[in-house]
Amino acid sequence: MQASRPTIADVARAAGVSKGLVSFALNDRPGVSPESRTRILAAAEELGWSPSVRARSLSSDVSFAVGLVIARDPEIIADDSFFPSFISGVERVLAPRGQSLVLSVVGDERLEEATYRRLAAERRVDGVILTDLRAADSRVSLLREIGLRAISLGRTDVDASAIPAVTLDDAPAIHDAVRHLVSLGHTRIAHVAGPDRLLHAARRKASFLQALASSNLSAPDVVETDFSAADGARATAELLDRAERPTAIVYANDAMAIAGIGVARRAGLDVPRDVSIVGFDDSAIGRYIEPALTTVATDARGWGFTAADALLRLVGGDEVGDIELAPAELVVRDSTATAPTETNTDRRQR
Amino acid sequence: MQASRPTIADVARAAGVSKGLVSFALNDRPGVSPESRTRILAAAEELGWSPSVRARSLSSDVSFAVGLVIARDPEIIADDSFFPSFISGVERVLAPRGQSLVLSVVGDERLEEATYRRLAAERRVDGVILTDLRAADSRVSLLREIGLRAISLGRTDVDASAIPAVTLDDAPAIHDAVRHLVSLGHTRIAHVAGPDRLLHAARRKASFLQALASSNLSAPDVVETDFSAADGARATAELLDRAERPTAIVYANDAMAIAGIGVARRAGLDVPRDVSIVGFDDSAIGRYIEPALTTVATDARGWGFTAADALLRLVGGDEVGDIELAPAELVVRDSTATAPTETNTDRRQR
DNA sequence: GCTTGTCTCTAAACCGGTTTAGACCGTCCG
DNA sequence: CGGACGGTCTAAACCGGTTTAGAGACAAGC
Repeated sequence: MQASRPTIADVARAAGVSKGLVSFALNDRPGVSPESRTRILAAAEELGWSPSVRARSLSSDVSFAVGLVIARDPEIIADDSFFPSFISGVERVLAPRGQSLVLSVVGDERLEEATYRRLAAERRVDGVILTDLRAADSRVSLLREIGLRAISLGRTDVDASAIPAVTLDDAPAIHDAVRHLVSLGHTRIAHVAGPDRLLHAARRKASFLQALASSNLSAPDVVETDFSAADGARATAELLDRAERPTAIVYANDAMAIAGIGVARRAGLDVPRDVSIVGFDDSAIGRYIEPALTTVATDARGWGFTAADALLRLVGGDEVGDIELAPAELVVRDSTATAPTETNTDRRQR
Repeated sequence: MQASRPTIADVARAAGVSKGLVSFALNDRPGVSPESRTRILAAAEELGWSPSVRARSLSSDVSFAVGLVIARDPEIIADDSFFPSFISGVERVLAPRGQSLVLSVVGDERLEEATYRRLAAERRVDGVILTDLRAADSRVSLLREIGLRAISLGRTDVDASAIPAVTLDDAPAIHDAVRHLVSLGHTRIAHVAGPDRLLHAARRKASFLQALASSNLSAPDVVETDFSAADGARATAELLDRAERPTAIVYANDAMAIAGIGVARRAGLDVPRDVSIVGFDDSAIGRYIEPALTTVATDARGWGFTAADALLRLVGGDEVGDIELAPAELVVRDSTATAPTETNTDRRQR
C-alpha cells in the first residue's frame, strides 16, 4: 500500500530514534548503544530499507561509482578481447562493495576530455581508471585540474608519481617469443605494432626491437597499425609483399594475428611452414583456430580486479603505490615452427 | 581561489535573482523574462557552472542514467563482438544528452536479480535495457515489482505488452543461409545453436529448422552450446564425428564458426570443400580469416542506438511502442561452397 | 558535593538542486 | 474605477541522507 520506498525517517520512527542515530548505526560509527543498534538494524531490515545513493551522495560528497572512459573506435574494441575481460574483473570488486561502474565509449579522442570533464563536473564518479595511456598523455594534468582521482593501467610518462599505476610487464614474454622464434631458426622477424602513441603499444614494440638486438638480428620490419583486424590484415599484406619477406611475424594483438594468418594463407603461404605467427592477448578464439595461435597471455581480468581495488582504496583515502602484476607469459601453440630454408621461402602447397 | 565548484546559489547571486529562477531558466520553463534568462545563462557560463546531478537527482527523482546488466560468463562476452558494438551504439545517444551508462557484468544469473534490485533500490538508473531475453524471463515481473522501466532487445514471451521491444528479425537471413546451402547441393546441414533458454538463440534455431523443413530436408543435427568458442569447438567435433557427417554447419555466432573451421581443419577436412560454414554476427575477424566467413550481419550498433533512444523517451514519459529494425542479412563469402559428392566426403588433402 | 568526562542520543543545519505558494506589477475588461 | 488575470519573481519547503552542536544521564575523581 505504501507508494514509495521507505526513507531513513521511516526507519527512525519504527525504531523510536532520530534520523541521525539511524545514520550512525548504519555506518558503523561509535556512539550507538548495542541495543539501539540492533533495534535500528532490525527496523531497517523489516522495512526493507536501503539508503538512497542520491541522498547519500549529495550530503557526503561521494558518488559510490567509478568511471571508465574508452576512447577507441567501437570496431576496434569489438575486435579486442581485452576490455570485456578487464571490465568483468573490475565488476568483481565493485559489485560486492555496492559501487557502480559508469562506462563511456567515446570512439574519438576529441570527445574524451569533455567526457572526463562532465564526469567530474556532475560528480558522477569518485575516480576513474585510465586505460590506453598515451605518450605525454594530456589526461594526467586534466585529471589534476578537475580533481578526479585515478589509477592508470601502466605507468604514465609525464608525471609518474601523479597517478598510481597497476603495471604488467610484457617485456619478458616478448623476449621469450623472439627467443622462441630465433631458436626455430628465424632471422627475419617482423612486428605488427599498435598505434605508436599508445604507451603500451610502443613499449611492446621497444621490447621487440630490444629482443631482436640482443639476438643480433637487425633491420627489423615494423609496421604500425590501429589495432584493428582490418589494419592487421593490411600490415601483413605489406610485410609479405616485401622483397625480403619475413619468416615470422609478432603481432600486438590476437585479432591482427588471426587476420594475418588469413592474409598469409590467401597469399598461398602456409602457417606455420612458411610464416610463423605470434599473437598477443591469448583470446579464446586463438586456441581453436587452426593452427592454434602461439600468443602472449596477459591477465586482463586480474588487471581489472587489481585496478578497481586500488581505485577504491584510493578514493577511500588510503595511500596507494604502484602495483606490479605477474608478467605476461608466452604460450606456445602451433602457429610457430621451424623457419623455412632459403630455397623454401616461396609459395608452396601443403 | 574558490575551493569548490560554483553552486546554483552562486549563479543566482551573480545574476541578482533567486535560486528558483535560475532553475527555471536552465530548464527552459516558462515564467522567466528574456532579459533575466540571458543574464542568468551568462552568469552560469561565466562561473562555469553545471548543475550537480546528485542534487538534481535527489530533488527531481531522476537519475539521468540507464543501466545495462549483462549476465554472461566474461569469457563468452569476450568471444562475442555483439556487446562492444551494441554499447557503442548506446553511448552515441546517451552522451549527447548528458546521460550515463551504468554497466554491470554479473557472470552468473543468480546475481542478476540482486543487481537489478540494487539498481532500483538505490535509484541508480531511470531504466534498463534488457538483453539476452530468456524463456519465461523472470526479469519481466521483477522489473514491474521494483518499478524499473525497461526496453527489451527482442520481444519477451511472458507479457509482450509489459516492456516495449526493439526487434530485429533474423529469420529471413537464416532462411537465405539455408537456401544458399541447399542451392549449393547441401542436404545434411547442421546447426550449432546457442543456449536454448535464450529466446534469440531459440528463435534462430527455430528459423533454421523451419528453413530446413521448407526445403524438405529432415533429421537435422542441432547441437546446443553456451555461445563460447570452446563450446562451439566441442559441438563441431561432435557433429563431424557422427556417422552421417553434415556437409554444412550453420553457427549461432561467429566465434563458434571460426572455432568450428579450426576443428574441421584439424580433423583433416577442408573448408569449404568438405564442409561449408556459416557464422552469425559479421564480426570483423570473420572477414579476414581464410576462408573468409559467410555469415549473417546484424546491426548491433544500430540496435544499441535505437534501444537507448527508446528508453530515454520511455523514461521521459512518452508512450513507446515496439520498434522493428531492418532484418539481418546474409553475407556470402568463401566459407561456403558446393557440397562434396558422396564419394568425396571422406578426408582429403588440399 | 561538585566538577569533569564519557556515552548515548536528539534537533537542526546542511548538501545543491526543484517545486510550490504566493507577492507584486501592469494590463485588460466590464 | 475596481476586479480579474497573466507575467515575473522570491521565499521557503522539500528530496533523503550526513554531520555538528549540544542536551541529558551517569560514573569517576577531587
